[in-house]
Amino acid sequence: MEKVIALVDCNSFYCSCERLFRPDLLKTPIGVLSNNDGCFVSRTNELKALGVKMGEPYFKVKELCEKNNVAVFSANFSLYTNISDRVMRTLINFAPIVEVYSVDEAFLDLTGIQGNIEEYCREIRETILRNVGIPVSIGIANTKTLSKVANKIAKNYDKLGGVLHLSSRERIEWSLEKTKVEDIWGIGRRSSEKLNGLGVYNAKQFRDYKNERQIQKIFTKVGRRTQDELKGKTCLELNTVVEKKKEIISSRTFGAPVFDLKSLRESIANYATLASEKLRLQDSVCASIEVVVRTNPYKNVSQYYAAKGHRFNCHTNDTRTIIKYAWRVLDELFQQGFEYKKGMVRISGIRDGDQCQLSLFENSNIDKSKKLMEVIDRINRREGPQTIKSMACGVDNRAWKMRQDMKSPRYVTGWNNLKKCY
DNA sequence: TCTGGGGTCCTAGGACCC
DNA sequence: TCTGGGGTCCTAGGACCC
Repeated sequence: MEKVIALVDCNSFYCSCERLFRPDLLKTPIGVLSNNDGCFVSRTNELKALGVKMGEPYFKVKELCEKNNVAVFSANFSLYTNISDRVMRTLINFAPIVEVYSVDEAFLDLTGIQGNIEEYCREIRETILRNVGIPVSIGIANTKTLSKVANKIAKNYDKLGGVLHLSSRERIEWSLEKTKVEDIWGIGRRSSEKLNGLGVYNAKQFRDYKNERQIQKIFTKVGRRTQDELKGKTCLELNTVVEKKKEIISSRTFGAPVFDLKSLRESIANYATLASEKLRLQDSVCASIEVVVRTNPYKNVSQYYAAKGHRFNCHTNDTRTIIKYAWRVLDELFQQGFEYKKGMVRISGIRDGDQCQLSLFENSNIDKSKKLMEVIDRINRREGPQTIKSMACGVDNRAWKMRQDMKSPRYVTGWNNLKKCY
């Protein structure tokens, strides 16, 4: 039986979440900024119409935004995660197999659903809008890549009402012709430049490009796979199990430049703490860490980038151990006289906690460590993040702490911030 | 003054082994 | 002068995604 795959994608997701609690902003252009209020990561159509691009630095268009009464928000990820859960839980009622692909997207396997698929998807769309309050677009086709194509078109052509099913040869041809190569899922900037060089500009031309060996050579098997998917051949199955992370990264741009080792150490301790919490959350241990510090590449000051790793004698997920070695590495990297702007801790060599290779000399404390980490995690879950933390993380008023000047209240995750109705 | 954060997959090349 | 062949594992870097 031919597969039927639907891609449900929330429209301007972060902005739609903000709008949910601010109905007064229904017609107002809205934008949500990345951490540190750096650049735009979500825009409503009204904001796009003003010419503000994805990833555009806020400071460059601040004046334009003020002139046009744009509602600008700092990112409020706990809110978005909560709303995302509600959307995904709604979707589960409509399909036996659902792959949650990202915070705002899910693939549904609708193979075997009786009746008119497009009508069915309109019902999904209306249910999410009514029950959760988030507008979505839905693209339907027989491969994931084609459903992505359909989704994008459903989003951009108002008269489709947010749903497009590539149910006929004509619709497929028309849609592929309308899709530029850089808008194909899996074809990024580099590849689209190369394709343009071959005289290939839209998805239809790419699908029909005959020299498969050349595609393989230039774009690797990833490119071949994308091409096959556009032809309607399934290469990418729906992935419904949540895989454990193979590496965990924790990094932030600092709110203000940092010059001294003490502040850098504090920030690195915080990132190490965050990363090890995530590691324990998935019951894993790691074999190595890497620390990176760097100056601001956009600023005209003397530049410095340094990265260095450390491999543990035996696997660990103990915050204290990870901070200790992260600091040891940092001390080697640090050079006086630079204006540091970003720090990062990366954890890798991840494996399940119960497969831990014990060291001959260090295993006597392993039970103690495990118990201590469990207690700390439990308290922090119950009483709030960082209720118990290492002194290495420092206390408040840290210069490097990120800016979030325009953050909306924790409407759904903090009792004191519940939406008030008068 | 001011430019995010967190991930995955693929390939090439080196180290090492027999 | 001449210096094999095949395999595995690991890592760095590139490209891409949201």
